[in-house]
Amino acid sequence: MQYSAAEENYIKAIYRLQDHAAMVTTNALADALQTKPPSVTDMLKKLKAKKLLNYEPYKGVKLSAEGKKVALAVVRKHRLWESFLVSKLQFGWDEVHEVAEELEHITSKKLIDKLDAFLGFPRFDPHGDPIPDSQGRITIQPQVRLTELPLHQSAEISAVGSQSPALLELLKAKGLQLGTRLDVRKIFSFDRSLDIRIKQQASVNISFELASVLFVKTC
Amino acid sequence: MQYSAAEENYIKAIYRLQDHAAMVTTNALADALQTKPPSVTDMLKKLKAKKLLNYEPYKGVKLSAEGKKVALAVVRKHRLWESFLVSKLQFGWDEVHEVAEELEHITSKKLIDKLDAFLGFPRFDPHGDPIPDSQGRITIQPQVRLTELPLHQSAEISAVGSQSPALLELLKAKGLQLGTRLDVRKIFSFDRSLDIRIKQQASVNISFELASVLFVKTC
DNA sequence: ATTAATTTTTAGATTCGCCTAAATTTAAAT
DNA sequence: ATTTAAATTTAGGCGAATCTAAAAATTAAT
Ligand SMILES: [Mn+2]
Ligand SMILES: [Mn+2]
Ligand SMILES: [Mn+2]
Ligand SMILES: [Mn+2]
Repeated sequence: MQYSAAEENYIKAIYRLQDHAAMVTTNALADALQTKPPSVTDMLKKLKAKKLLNYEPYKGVKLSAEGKKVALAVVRKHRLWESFLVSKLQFGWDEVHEVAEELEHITSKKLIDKLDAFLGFPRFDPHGDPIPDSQGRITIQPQVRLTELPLHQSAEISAVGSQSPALLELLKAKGLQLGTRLDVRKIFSFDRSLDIRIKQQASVNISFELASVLFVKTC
Repeated sequence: MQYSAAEENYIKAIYRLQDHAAMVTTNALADALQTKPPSVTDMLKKLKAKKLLNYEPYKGVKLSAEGKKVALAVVRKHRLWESFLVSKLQFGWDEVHEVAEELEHITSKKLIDKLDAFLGFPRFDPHGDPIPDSQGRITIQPQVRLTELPLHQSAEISAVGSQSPALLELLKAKGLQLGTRLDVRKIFSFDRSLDIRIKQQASVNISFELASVLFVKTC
């Protein structure tokens, strides 16, 4: 079965939202997709007819098994294209989302699998998010927010919770990026800012706002 | 200005057709685009309103200067993606057209210019067709059909006039590909078949049908 | 010069994805 | 338990891109 760009966008949005809420609501979807609630209702009816999701009026929506498969395929395409743009075309990771949002709808499985091979089967995209494999299997790496990391526990930055140029600018200024080894030296109670030590270097102070969009895995 | 995939497909088709006929007709377009004449008329009105072409009912259509610019941009995208698919993802040149037909509508000039650089600014696509540069300039190489090449004139295969797997299969079997050096040893009047000599090797016989879809440039 | 055939356009509908405004249902507040 | 507010759906409509059937214009043939 083949789906339109609009359908794929809805499926992907539902997939993302249903991790943070048992039922995905019409308004949440309208918000995520920058559209209006009546448009969402229309599409939900259509996707229900195609058995991609379970939808009961007024109750909310959840993806079916088939729906999840479709979602993972779209996520795979999105993240592989993002990886391509960053690792081969020298885009910054703050510039790739919009373009990948279009590229993810190209309908050739062969293309995606060959792209995957060309990139060396990357397991994570430029934002640290896992890339589903050809069969839709996803590796979830255990990670916590940097704000939750115990003092003196060695860890490395594994994902970013925002893709804004502003975050990238700040990370560069602080000498941080995906994969950076660090540990937390001190937390100041006044503003909840953190002193962190990068590798073997001198310590750097970062705000609570910054720390809370950084995810780390212990090592 | 930004154009829909449908609009870009029409513009590109008109661009291709207007080389072989002073006026592009409604039926020719319907044929090329696998659609029906009334759909073409509708679109022509729309594109005329956008000043991309000159269209007078019943008379036919020609691209405006602006229309040509758009056409060249789409052709550039198409051929760069084809080059990418063949040179980086190991597609055969008989497999890339359909996918490129989709990829050419991704709307990021930055993406295309970076792709161009990544590929090393190729001047010709996998079928030997010239790739317009970032400003829409195109290099036309003087070439003739192999059927027109004088006897014993040294030349190399510069383009193919078909993208079918059947042609690729035959070329492989005859040991021919883009860039192959050859000259014509003899033309048999009975079936117009040609004996050609590849580089310094033994001669090979190819049919008139094959020779007429091969373009060569003398060297 | 008529007539016939072909090409092209117009008329009217359809599907998709979206919208606004109004009605309905559900949840919250008094 | 009512009333009020919020969320959601229904009703009706619109633009893009397509279609079929019918009308009109052009071209070719007698
Ligand atoms: Mn998208
Ligand atoms: Mn990402
Ligand atoms: Mn196309
Ligand atoms: Mn080509």
